[in-house]
Amino acid sequence: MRKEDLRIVFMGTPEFAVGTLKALVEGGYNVVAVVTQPDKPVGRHGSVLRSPEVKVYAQEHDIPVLQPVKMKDEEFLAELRSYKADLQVVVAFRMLPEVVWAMPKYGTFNVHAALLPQYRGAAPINWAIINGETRTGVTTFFLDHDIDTGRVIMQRSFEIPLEADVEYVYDGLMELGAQTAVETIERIIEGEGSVETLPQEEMIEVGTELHPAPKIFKDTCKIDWTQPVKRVYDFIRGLCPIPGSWGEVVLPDGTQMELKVYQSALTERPTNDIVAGTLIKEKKAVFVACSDCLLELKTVQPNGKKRMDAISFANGLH
RNA sequence: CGCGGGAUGGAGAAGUGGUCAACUCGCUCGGCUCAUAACCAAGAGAACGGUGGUUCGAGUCCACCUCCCGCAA
Repeated sequence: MRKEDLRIVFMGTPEFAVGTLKALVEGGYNVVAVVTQPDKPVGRHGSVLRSPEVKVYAQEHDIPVLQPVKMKDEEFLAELRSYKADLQVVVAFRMLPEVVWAMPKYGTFNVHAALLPQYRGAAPINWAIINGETRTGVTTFFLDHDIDTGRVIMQRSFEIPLEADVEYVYDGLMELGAQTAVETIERIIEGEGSVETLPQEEMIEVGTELHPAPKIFKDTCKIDWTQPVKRVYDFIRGLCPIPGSWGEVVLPDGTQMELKVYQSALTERPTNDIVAGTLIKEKKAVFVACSDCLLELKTVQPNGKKRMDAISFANGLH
């Protein structure tokens, strides 16, 4: 089989998915249609619609775009069938009903930004960093009934440096995910539709804990200063820059305020009984006490203000 | 009409009707010092987002506008 003969339908929404879609298009694969989320209202007054990044890219390359509201909608399913896909590739999309993933003869595989079975769920990159992992990766697997549980085709690992935030890992995994997706398709083509897979149950080492990666909400992003400084640090970078973490800090004058924290730095300076969450201002640095050591703040954002460096923020305290 | 918060010297930020503007940082100049991102001294720099209104008088009250930020999506 030649790759031109393999009809692919791509499914995905955000920029992360564009990485793979782009690799397929530029790699000469036959992407016959793209499925993405409907346009969503954006902006502060609710009238402007924004197209998903995947849609924008697809339109620029004259690929038909489908934006179903309901994946089980008959009209949508009929249209999807009309593209006669041999294979569906899913990246950062949503849960699919069996009627969709079972449609192509070679099946549907997903590119997930973690080393499954670890970090199953919507926010694998964030959670891996929050938990202080030094390694994560991407996995391609065939979809089945549950979220991120299918048989694994390929896996590639990726280092997470100590200072890395979500942006860094996101970019790295987008690239790695794209390569892995292409290689996965290569294998499927070489095998004329059949590839070797490994069930995830066989990949779970006895005694290891499985970390989930559920969707993140505002409440999830609240900083707990009573944790050790390393955990707070990982938490902050695991949510930076999107969606951003926030915490309540106690200012030198005793008042309390909410503060978003984007970048911080570890220190080994002991807290010395200062109450966790207390902000400490020095000439050239700002710290917040955690349970064991001080965390240095680098980039913060007070309510209603723009993001600023911590020194500037401290200059305004009086 | 989705909800809410803002707009003051280069940066942060006080100040809610009557010394046209505090403070922190930065900047310039001088000093101290082997030296310094440290310290001391002096100085420059703001008609307070825009327009109109209320008032004897507005950064400070009202209206509209512009822009920014958070939530929600």
